Amino acid sequence: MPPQYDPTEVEPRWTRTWIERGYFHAEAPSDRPPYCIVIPPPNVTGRLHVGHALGRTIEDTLIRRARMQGFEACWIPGTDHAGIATQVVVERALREEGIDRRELGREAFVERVWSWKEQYGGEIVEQIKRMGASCDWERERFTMDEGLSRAVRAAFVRFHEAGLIYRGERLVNWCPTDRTGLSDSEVEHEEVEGELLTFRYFLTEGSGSIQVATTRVETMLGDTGIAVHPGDDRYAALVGQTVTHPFDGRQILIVADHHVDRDFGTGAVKVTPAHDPNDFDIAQRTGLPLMNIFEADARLNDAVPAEFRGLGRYEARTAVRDALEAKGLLVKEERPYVHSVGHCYRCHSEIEPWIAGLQWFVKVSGLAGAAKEAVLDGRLRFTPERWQGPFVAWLDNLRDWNISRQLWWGHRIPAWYCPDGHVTVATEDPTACAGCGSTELTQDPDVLDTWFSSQLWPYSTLGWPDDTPELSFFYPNAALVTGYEILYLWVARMVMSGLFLVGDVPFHDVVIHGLVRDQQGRKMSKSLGNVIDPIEMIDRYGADALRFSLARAATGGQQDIPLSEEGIEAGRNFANKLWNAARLVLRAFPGGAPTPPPPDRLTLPERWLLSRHQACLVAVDAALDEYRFADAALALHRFVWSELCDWGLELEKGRLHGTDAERSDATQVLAWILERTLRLLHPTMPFVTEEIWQRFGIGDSIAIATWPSSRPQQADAAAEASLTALQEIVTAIRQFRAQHHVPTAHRLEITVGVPDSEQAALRDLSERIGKLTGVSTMAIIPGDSPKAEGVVRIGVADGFVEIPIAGTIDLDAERARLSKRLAEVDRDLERAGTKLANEGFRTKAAPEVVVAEQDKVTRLGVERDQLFAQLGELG
RNA sequence: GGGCGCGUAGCUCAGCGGGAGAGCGCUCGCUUCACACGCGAGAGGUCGCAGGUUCGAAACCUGCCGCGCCCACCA
Repeated sequence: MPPQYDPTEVEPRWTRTWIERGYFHAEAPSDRPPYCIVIPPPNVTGRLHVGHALGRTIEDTLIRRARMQGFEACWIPGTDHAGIATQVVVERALREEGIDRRELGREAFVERVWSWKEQYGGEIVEQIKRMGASCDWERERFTMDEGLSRAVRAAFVRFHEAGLIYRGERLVNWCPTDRTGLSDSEVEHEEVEGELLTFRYFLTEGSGSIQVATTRVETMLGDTGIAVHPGDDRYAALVGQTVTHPFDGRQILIVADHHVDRDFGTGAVKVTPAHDPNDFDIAQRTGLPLMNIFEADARLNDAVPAEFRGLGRYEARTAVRDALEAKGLLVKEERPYVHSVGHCYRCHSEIEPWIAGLQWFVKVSGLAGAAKEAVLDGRLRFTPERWQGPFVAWLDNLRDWNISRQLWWGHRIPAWYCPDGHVTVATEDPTACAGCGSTELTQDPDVLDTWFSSQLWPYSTLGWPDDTPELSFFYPNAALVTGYEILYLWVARMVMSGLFLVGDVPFHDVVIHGLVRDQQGRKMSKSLGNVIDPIEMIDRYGADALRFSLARAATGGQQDIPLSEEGIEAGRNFANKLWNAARLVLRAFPGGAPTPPPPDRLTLPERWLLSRHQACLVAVDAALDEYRFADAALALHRFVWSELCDWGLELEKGRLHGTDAERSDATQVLAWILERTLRLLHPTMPFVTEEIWQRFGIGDSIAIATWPSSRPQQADAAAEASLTALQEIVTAIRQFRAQHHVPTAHRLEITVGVPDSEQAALRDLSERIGKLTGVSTMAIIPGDSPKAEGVVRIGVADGFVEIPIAGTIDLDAERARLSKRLAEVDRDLERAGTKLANEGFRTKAAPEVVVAEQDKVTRLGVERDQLFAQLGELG
């Protein structure tokens, strides 16, 4: 084994081998219990970013552990066609060739997207493989492949038959850049600094006027009414009258509607039904007409006066303002005026509420009840739990889901129309109208929201709508791992549709992780230059390093996850540490299954290591069972580095260099511990653990080895106590050396006092301790022996260390050390004294706490006397 | 407007009733026979602020201040 672990050589080899040998393939049905996770399908044209890397790390940790625990572990990978995102990417590429999508025509364009997908798509799949993800690649799916397309149609038809999908003309969230409608969930609201203008409309009859306020003054060109509150005395007389539009002379009716807030602004609202959802509702209630003033690209259309036609919405805003001012109608301008504006989640353009013709909607409220019930009765659990509240609140406030997208890339809506206006909805392309038998059918030109197919993912990938063995065996999935940003967009819809279409929740546990950010908590963005490219990190430090650092950072407490290159470097160092521990342990290991010697041949460090290893296992199991990945990583790091390497191996080196029998015993027990630790670590760091594990020659792959079982009998409190005492002795000597600048070359002759019960163990290890501390001879005497002459005595638990003064110590340094310790002792004594003097404490605190405090006083008192004596000796 | 999370060592975070921890960074010393991607020692903290509960609070409660996020038909 080389002294440095080299992931660049190891990782590609194992990635290939694991897949070739089919370890990750799962069968259904199986004698083993099922454990299934689906990957949140990334966009085909996407590249792996750290957010994906985090999700995949978590999923792989769960899946690999489940596989080792004996589950039929199935992790289904795949990609999403991602309607808008992909279409936009391909459109941009075409534009660079000077081609417009509309010139190309629908069919040719869609073909181009497919070939784009074949050529450039799927890179992300290769990147996921590089992470070591143990997906069942034989089950890889794409949301637009044949089977999943069938599932989409089946779902649409079933929803439609149940009356949960309908067609209607409503205002939709229109993105003028992508030229498509969006669902409410795809609109991101953001505070912007805008303006609030107040202007006046003159009454048609008489000379009176009414003032209205707006943040979007250009929409007044499409005003068809003014609304006031029905109980508002100020305007009661005006309801039913009209005002005259200043630019085109239209008569606009003043109506009463409860929606109006009397206290806001002037208490009168301009009503633009075709361009504002509230106004649309008011118009529905009061019968005001709709007047559309925008083209699809948010330029003013021919419905507006000639002077404004063709202006973009922002130009129009200024133009209308100026025109109002010119007519003396502008009353007030407030600027900046902060308010919330919806933006497209893909291109970030401002959303334009617009009537985009007949659209298909899912009546989600009809599905929400069952989803809420599943949460409340515990079939669906959230980790962290705090997401349950927002999830239920969201379900309680659902509006219908617009699923029509005016795009070409996606699942075409399975609805056909005949010239008489009948609608035929079917899973197979119909030959005749279901209403009148007409053969003149045209399919709806729109495609479905990309999330319509994503919501089917946990069961469409298992073969739904067919009743496949996979579906009955692996559904519901064990867990779903995702970021909170798509909780509503995706997770909620999977739950609702799964309950309705399949009859059960799609998964039991929703594991929600934060957004990966940089170390200052900023979002990673190209413009900030703080993007960490996971593939670059894998190249530089290895996949295990990246995975470990992500797991280590993914604590439950905070909302987001800070990641830095230094953190990944630390992961790399850890992999190397493990590698070197293995080098040491396996140097004399003959191979085969490690067999620890019988208990009576175990040394103290060995019993201690077994005990610590058991504690580590318990901690790792508990942490992973509860999705506390950081805690699991931390426990393993602590055990391997601080316990196994810093103490265990250091103390065992004597035996590793000892007689054949000693070496054999030590190697076997250390190898036994190491091998089990590798298995515990394998789900988090698959590559380095596999590479080391191969040295044992006990199986084909650690990936299909058995998860270590708990050995409670190995917990050894006595060994832990003894070793802690020993650590104190070693540390005391090292501290002394450092404080007095005693070079290691200067061998010390010391005396150690310990209770009789500890003497044998200490004697066994004295040589090793000597090596660790530069001590040549170590006399061992009872812990209560009086202090010798001419030595410095350092107190440790139940004993002391005595180091001769002659030739070793720096008197000033020693005085400083003693004084400092004395100050600490005094402070602690005073604290404890006050506490014990408090009657409340003595009577109300737990008795053992009081006793511990009294013991402390006794102990500190003795130490204080000794410190004084030594200070006196030094003069 | 409603809700959530977070303010603990220079940085990132654990701790969540018995008087404070890790990793990284920093300082000092080490070619100690696995590892300098290392070993040893050390410095560094009125645990955001103010009240309250308690014998005892970083931890529990209330209020305030700061930072971040989610939801909402704030004309």
